[in-house]
Amino acid sequence: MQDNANKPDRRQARTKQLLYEALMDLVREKGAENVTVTDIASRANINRGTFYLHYRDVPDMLQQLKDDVFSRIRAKVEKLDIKEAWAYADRDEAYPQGVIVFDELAKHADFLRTMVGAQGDMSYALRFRELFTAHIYEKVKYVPEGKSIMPPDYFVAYVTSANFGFLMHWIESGMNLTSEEMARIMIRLMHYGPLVSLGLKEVPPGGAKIAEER
Amino acid sequence: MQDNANKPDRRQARTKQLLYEALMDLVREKGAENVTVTDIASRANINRGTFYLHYRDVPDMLQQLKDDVFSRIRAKVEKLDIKEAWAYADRDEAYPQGVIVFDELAKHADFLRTMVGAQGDMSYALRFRELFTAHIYEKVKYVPEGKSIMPPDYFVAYVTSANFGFLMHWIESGMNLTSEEMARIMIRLMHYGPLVSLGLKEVPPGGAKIAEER
DNA sequence: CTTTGTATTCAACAGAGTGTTCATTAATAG
DNA sequence: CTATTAATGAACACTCTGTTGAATACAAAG
Repeated sequence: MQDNANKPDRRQARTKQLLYEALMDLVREKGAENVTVTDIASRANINRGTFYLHYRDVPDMLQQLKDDVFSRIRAKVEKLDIKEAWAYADRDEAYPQGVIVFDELAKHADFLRTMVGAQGDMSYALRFRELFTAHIYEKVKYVPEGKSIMPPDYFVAYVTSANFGFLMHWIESGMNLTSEEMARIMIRLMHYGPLVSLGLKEVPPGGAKIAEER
Repeated sequence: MQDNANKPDRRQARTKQLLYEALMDLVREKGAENVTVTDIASRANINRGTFYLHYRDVPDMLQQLKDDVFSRIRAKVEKLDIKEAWAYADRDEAYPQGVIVFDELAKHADFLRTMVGAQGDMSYALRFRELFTAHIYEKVKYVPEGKSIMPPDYFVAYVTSANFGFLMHWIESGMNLTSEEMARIMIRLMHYGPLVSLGLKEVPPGGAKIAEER
């Protein structure tokens, strides 16, 4: 029942592992919404009643797994220091703590691909977008007043979606760039904008800001 | 819904309308996955059996509604002519066919907010992103080789996500810009990139390309 | 090795929702 | 008005749910 942080019984660990594998299989096969407790128990060769000793129902199981992965990733994201990151961006080096974040994402590649992909959960994806927005793109909010033809909230949506789409593509396409490459490209995208990142424009000597604003 | 088809019996139309209203209510209340046929029939004051005269099950009903809205919007999107649009962009006018697209989106505001929002369906959202990508952002694929530090598919993900996030924000925030404003801003974003759109850079006399590349 | 605690199993249960059928009632179009 | 078709109500077998109580299997500690 309750978590004995000290010693998880072998049987519990085994059961949880089997339930997890069965769930992931089934979600990939039929989509998260069509998976039943009976399915999971049967696939895992576990008594149906045993499922209820671990989780309230299927949504609860998914939620616990999502929360677990999310908090692991959040822990790494919260250690990011933007100013430090920009120092690395100027030298075109990968910011170490950034690499750690991408490593953590890669660690949960399978789970994230399933939960954030086409069969995935929109609100879970948005939760990540908000996490990154809160810790990385805060500055974006300070858009200069005046000549802009678009409201600031629209600009925030534009920029955060761009970066998040970039990240999603990495996850969905099989993570075929290393964490170092991702960290380097992403901080560059944020710091200098897409033009410099594409090599179509020189890096300004004094440094630049998001989307080449100033 | 639609009035012009040959001979939709009044009773059928009435029933479909009641089922539709009940479904939308319930999806907003409990999320699409938790709505039962019994729920819908009861909310609509319709015999449960009658539901099955119109739809196979709840997912089927949602699918039909989604397909219907999607094809209406696609019909407008397919009439877009990018070159024509850019002529309007240069004059900073709203491209009429673009306005028509946004009007069509606005027509289905409620439905889209429900289906593409946080409680929404990821694959449906991606379907729209692909539609827009295919008809609007084709050019983005032709990223100049060479100095770029990011693979082209990543750049496509970056740019299309940016524009799609912009659109989603319009839908989710209550569509508080007119179709004309949206059409003007969006074509400008695509044509000149965010800098010019933000008024932080002058429009180049000869015209520019996506994200100020050239 | 034995004891002790507990995780898991098994069978059974009522409840809710499903999808179908059929005879009956009601509304519609012509 | 009449023939047609939609909607109703009731019943059916079915699946999945979430819970219970007694029996069993297994892990950890002495």
